[in-house]
Amino acid sequence: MLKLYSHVGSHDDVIGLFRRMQAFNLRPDAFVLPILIKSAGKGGTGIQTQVLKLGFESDRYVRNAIMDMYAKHGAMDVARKVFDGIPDKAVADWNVMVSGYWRCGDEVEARCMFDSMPERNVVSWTAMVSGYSKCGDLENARRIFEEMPEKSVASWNALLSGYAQKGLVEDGLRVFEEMMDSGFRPDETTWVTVISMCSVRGDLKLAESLVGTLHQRRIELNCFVKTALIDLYAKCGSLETAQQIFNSMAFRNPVTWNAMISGYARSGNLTLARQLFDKMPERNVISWNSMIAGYAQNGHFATAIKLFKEMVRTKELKPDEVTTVSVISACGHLGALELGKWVVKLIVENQIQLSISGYNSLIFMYSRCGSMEEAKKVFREMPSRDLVSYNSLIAGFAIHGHGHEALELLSRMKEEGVEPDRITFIGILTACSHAGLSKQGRQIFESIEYPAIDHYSCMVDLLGRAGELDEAKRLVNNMPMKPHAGVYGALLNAARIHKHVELGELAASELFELEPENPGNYVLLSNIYASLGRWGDVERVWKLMQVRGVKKTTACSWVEFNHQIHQFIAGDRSHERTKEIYEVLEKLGKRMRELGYIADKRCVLRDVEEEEKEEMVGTHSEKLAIGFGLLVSKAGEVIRVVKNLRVCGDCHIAIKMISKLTGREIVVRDNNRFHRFEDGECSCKDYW
DNA sequence: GTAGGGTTAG
Repeated sequence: MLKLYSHVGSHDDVIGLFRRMQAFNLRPDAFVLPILIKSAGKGGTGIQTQVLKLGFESDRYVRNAIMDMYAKHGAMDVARKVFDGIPDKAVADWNVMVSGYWRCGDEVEARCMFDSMPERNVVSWTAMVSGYSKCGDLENARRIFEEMPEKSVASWNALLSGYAQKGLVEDGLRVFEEMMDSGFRPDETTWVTVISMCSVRGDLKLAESLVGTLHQRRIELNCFVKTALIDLYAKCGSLETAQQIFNSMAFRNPVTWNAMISGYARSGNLTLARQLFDKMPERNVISWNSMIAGYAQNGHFATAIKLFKEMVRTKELKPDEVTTVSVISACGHLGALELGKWVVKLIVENQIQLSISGYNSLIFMYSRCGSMEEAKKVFREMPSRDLVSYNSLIAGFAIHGHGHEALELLSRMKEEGVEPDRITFIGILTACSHAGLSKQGRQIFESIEYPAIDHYSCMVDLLGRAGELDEAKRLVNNMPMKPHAGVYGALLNAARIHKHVELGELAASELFELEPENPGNYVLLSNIYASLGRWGDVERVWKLMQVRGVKKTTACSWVEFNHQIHQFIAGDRSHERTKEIYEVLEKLGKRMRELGYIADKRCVLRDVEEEEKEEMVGTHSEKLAIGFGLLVSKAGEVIRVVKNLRVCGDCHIAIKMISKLTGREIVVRDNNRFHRFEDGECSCKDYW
């Protein structure tokens, strides 16, 4: 009975049954003990003393179970001691050691154990195949597999899972065919692996043919297979079918729930994902990760952080690296440096080991929060780097306008044998553009073997910013591919910077065709007209927007304070400190007027009527955010603001003035780049 | 009666 429970039930079921056994005054014997040890899990490491008390330390099955328990918890040194003390070692004892060493990633010891075995069985060989499979060494997995004197379904499955994990669908399916040709009947494990392999494709046709086969062969669908199918349908976008399978299941494990949650989260249906998350009986760390990542990937950064805070507060489960990667990235998107640092503190406190992508997320976060020194420090100190590490830091240099540093890093990565890719060059060209390094940018562009369309966008932006409008136009006309909105967008922005009406109109007319719904293009064009005082044309663009039903994107800006995001929109009065904010701004506005600053009507398509009258009061989101920043920050502290759109030209002047009048450094990150305002100057030169 | 193979998250 206990054996049966240990196979189908949970740890609690086994312990429950054992308690009843004890109630009858029945002491565990050498048959019961291994089952108990196996089921004891993490809390069971003290079990050895109990075993000694009962006098079963010399039973080979009990010993094997103890060894296995230590091995499964990574205590290979303890397992080794038990193993060395066994006088009559059985194959099973060797096998425990081999798989134990593989489990903790010790290929050398695993190999050594396997090589010194006096005899091997199919389990020993399969453990080796599985070990190589799991660490991605398919060559050796295959080699060992071929050498096996005898194979089992488990051996095939071990090999298959290697292909599945590497995403090698074609090769994997070939192995699957090979397996059936050799007369092995796929079992449920095989099907789970094959289904998961196909999930990567997201191909509904393939999914349906697979289900057809399962039906034809009258395969019993256990919980694992059904879960794999849920994931398959979810990844093909058929959430309804996935939900149907989910509903039909009498027994669901946490993975089943998670597959469903992440399916909804990926497809952007966060409400349904959250409902399942709230309803599921036993959440694990992956449930939290799926939900948090779901919010983060769909742009709900603040909600992702909020849920993470809840995870930490309730202590239901400890966050792991994956959790922190999502949250750190969300902090980066929001520019929430204090929150980001708090998460880093948690990583250190909880001793969460970071992988390369963990460190990469830190580089991203610090870069997007304006701390390039910290970003560089992470890059310097991380144990190893990949292409993404370089690209993240280069992108950081790009939004900061640190062109030379970006170029230096490009040379360095080449020296270190890391091949730059499409993304690298987007970063490099953007950095050159923002830093005004047009000569270097051109050289880089010429050096790209097959420039992608995005590289043309960057190049148009670079030439445009540098004032080479004719050349920018020529580049657009001579592109080997059809220009997309990004290319014309760069051209339009160049026209805005240099107040070039004809070019602006040309770019805008293309953009109005390509993306008539994008309000940004209308705003840019009208800004050009406004900068020249052509109010009639401004009005015309505004009417065009109205006729086409295009709504201006609501601009919002935010400041982080006390681990909270304080967000503002133009004319906002909802913030609890609204009165003080407006007072601060009004005072500054007064002094500006005294100094001869006169508001003009450059900033068009306003959200608030009031702005027409008063240049500071009731005004743009970034000014409100700065007003709040002035209130809550300490003297000498940098005021950091993030805006979801471009900083408007009117504000740009105003912020320069604010920095001069208050003697404060103000950093604004908009959707394009960082603007560092200090003593009446800004690092960004493309504003009037 | 031991030991090997499976599904979910960045």
